Amino acid sequence: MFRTCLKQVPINGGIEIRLLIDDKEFQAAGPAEAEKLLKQKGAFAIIVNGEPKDLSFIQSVPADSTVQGLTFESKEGKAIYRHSTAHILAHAVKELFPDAKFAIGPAIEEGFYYDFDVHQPFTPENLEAIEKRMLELIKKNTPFKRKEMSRAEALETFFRLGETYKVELLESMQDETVSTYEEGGFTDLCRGPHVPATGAIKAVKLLSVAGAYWRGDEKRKMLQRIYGTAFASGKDLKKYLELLEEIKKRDHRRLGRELDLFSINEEIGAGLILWHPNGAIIRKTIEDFWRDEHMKADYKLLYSPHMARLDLWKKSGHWDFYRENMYSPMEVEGMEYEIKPMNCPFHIAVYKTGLKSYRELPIRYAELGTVYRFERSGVLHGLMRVRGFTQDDAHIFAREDQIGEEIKKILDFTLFILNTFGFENYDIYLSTKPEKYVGTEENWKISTDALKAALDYKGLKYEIDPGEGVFYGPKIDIKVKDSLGRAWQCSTIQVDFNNPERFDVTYRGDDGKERQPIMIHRALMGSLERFFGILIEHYAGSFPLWLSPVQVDVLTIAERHIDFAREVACALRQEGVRAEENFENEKIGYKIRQSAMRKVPYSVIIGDKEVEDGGAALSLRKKSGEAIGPFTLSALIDLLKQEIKIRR
RNA sequence: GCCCAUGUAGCUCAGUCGGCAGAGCACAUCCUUGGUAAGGAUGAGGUCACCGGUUCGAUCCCGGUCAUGGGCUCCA
Repeated sequence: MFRTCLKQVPINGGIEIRLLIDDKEFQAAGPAEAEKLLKQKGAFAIIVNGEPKDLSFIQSVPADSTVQGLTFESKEGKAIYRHSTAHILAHAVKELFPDAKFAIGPAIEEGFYYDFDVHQPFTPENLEAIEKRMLELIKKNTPFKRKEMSRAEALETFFRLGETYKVELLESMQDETVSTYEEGGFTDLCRGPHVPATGAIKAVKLLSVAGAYWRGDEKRKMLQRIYGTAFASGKDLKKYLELLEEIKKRDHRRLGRELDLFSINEEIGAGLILWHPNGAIIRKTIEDFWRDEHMKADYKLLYSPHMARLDLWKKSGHWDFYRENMYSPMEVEGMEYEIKPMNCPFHIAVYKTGLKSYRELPIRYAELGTVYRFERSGVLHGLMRVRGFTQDDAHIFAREDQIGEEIKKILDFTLFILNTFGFENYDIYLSTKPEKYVGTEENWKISTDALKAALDYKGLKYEIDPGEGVFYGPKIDIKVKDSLGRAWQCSTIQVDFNNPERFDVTYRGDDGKERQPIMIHRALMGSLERFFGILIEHYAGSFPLWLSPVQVDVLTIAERHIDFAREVACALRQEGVRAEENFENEKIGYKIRQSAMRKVPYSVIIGDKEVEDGGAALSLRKKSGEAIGPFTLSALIDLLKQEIKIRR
């Protein structure tokens, strides 16, 4: 991380500037020298008193201001750099497509985009041409010039240019004064700041083109959005493009096919998953682990049906608040039934089958419950966004005085489960009251505070997500960071004081009176389908031993080794190790390659040597190619069982 | 749902400017019995997503449907 700090200190009537660069001090005799130094250090913009400004603003920095130089290393610097690149993109488009109208072109997390209104959608060839023109504009190194004007003046200017989108933007603005930036004859409405000149941009790549609604509103015009990215050096850009390649290689849809894990079948329907044997065994392993741990944590397991009467969903409020994600009801003997989008009403029904005492609480019901939700066809995506999926759901009924403790337990439990799957970094969000909600203000406050308190107690860092809570209560969401650093939303912990009320859920208090428990909904992995997809990408299909569909391949050198090899494979299977046989009429090198391609963690090779000594000295070949051993058969079994047990 | 692109063998992809469709891998059979990431030969496999139109003739051109992919949150 590189940052430059400088402070103006008036001395002897003149101005001397003190530069702090990486905690080292530099002296500058005036703004001109300061600017030079900043440029030398790679700064292309500054922050003055917290406000981002053009580098040239250094000339007019008021005395006693704190000034920070921005380079590509900082988040703000990246955004400015890429925003400038977006303007160069717009300029290039203007030159090649003079009729194009300009919408917006912000920097985004990994790059930038610009939305255009053009008669013909851009083609990949167009993109190449535009990128080429951008490089030419960069080479010219023309300066970005800032100009300030009244909003009325800007409105007139852009109206005259026929820039209807800019006019609309200006109309929706409050500011009296606005700014434009001009570079090489191309002017764009922009708050800035920008890099000093186009030549500051060292590496650009246009990535894709897609449709995007004006202002994200599907009722408005579909514009053409060009995505691109920019980096401080060609080397960094190359690294980023390699990361994109790596992401492509890990794509769970591709690995799912290659490793024969799952498929989606057009005839069956979009967004519905077929788990193949290799995927199913992974799911079984995950489910077994999940159930065992829930039993240890004093949860009770449930099973519930896939559909229920529509009245139930009306009572639960789902029909009012969640209908757009539910399928149309089906008629059964004149009564309407609905395929379930959630499991909660069933768990409540189980709770209500008997009178509950305060002594019994908290009651924790857990279910791997399969639900169906309507997702628009355009948003479906492999295992990540589907229409039928299994939630690792649980509902906890607790007394008010137990909520804090219970949330802490859930947090611990969640992190333990996620950790087991190799996720060690998380982004945690606390979502507060949304626009559409039920329940009282007071209830919302109590439960939001309880969630907050639990997070603080655990010392977990989190961000507040205002208005993102569910209609029935606030929630904690946990996003896991995968091995490529990407964040995936999995776990959710939601407080609910709505359903107990609606369903009249009660328990008998210590004073003999009826009281209402508070319900907590929670899912750790979220959806098994999606979690599986995340795991595939996280491990790049190379699962740890405990999850691997095939744990050991037993390979033979020649036909005469088959009988003994079969004994070895059987012995492994008897001990619960997933061992497969490859006795094909192929050379050993070929069989090893087959195992490696299928990402089987271990191979055992059986030849004359092994048959002769009766398996007293077996070597294991790891999928990396490394050989370990020799082991006796029983030592090998112990080794594998141990590694499976520790889930590594 | 909307915009754009794509849909050819199990997989990855050629190809036909309209004339009965091709490769590599995978699969099958045979030869080879080979010690740590691809031995050889032969063969089978396709209603060119589906429906309709134009045409003497459509996998190719046109229209529709379905599916898949990129996006539709990041505010001058």
